[in-house]
Amino acid sequence: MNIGEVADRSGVPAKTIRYYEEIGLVRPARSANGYRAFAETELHKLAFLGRARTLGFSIEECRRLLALYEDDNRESAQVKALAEEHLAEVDARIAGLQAMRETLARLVRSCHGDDRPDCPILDDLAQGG
Amino acid sequence: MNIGEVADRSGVPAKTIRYYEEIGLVRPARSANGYRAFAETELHKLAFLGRARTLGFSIEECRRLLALYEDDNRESAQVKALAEEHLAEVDARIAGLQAMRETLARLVRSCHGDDRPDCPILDDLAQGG
DNA sequence: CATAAGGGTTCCAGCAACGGGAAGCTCAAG
DNA sequence: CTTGAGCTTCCCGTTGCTGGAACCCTTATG
Repeated sequence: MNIGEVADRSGVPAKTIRYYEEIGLVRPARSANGYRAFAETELHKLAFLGRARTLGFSIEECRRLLALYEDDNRESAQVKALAEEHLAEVDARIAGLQAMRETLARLVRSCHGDDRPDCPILDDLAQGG
Repeated sequence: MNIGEVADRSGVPAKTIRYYEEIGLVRPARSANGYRAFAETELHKLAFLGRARTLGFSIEECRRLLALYEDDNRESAQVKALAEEHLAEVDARIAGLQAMRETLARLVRSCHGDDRPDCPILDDLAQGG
């Protein structure tokens, strides 16, 4: 399989696949003409990576997930721990964004939004909340 | 005022202040010895920027906010529109993260987390949800 | 007076995770 | 034979800084 087909079937862009090879996430063989030659297992790994990325796992977390995926002697507890850790990070980011969101919403509500210059939003930014 | 004092009083790191000068957000004068010489107004602007950044406004949004802040003929509607736009972005990001969060939480719940290799999390990642 | 500490200055590199685009090779079709 | 699509490598740009090197300025101290 050439990179184009793998990109189509895995949903991971060719550019990204090359990048993943560069950082050692996948190691496709090479054909005589220099083209990358992907086996089915590489395709699966890329689909796996694509999915993990959409769930917000970092590249390094993906690397560990992939290692576990390929390790027949893994313990599911390891996978679960990794996922829980990531879940906690996501929760923290959501909490941070929601705090921002509340402040922003309050500011937006406080502003008339007319043709006059007076603006509680700017006042707040200048005052520091 | 030298950069260190401005950093302390505004809460914006000296490195960041230099960066903001580089991209044209602030334009401090220079003393004879080559040091940046900040006026009170620059200090206020930096505090303003720091606050806007903690609310998640991008640098370009901060630039526009600062321009409005300094424009006596502004209309508060312009500020409000900018803030509303940003609020919508934040909401979108929260929604995206929450979707991720739900999937992750479901996966974590589904995994025993014991010493055996069977793992619904890896299965899900491999299958594509 | 030499020097050491603690400012300040510039510039360069790097982070995450790719995407865009150039220059050039290969392959299949007409 | 030529055209066009697909592949290759390489390098730059993104966002918003942060760390570090190498060097200058100022002040206090032995």
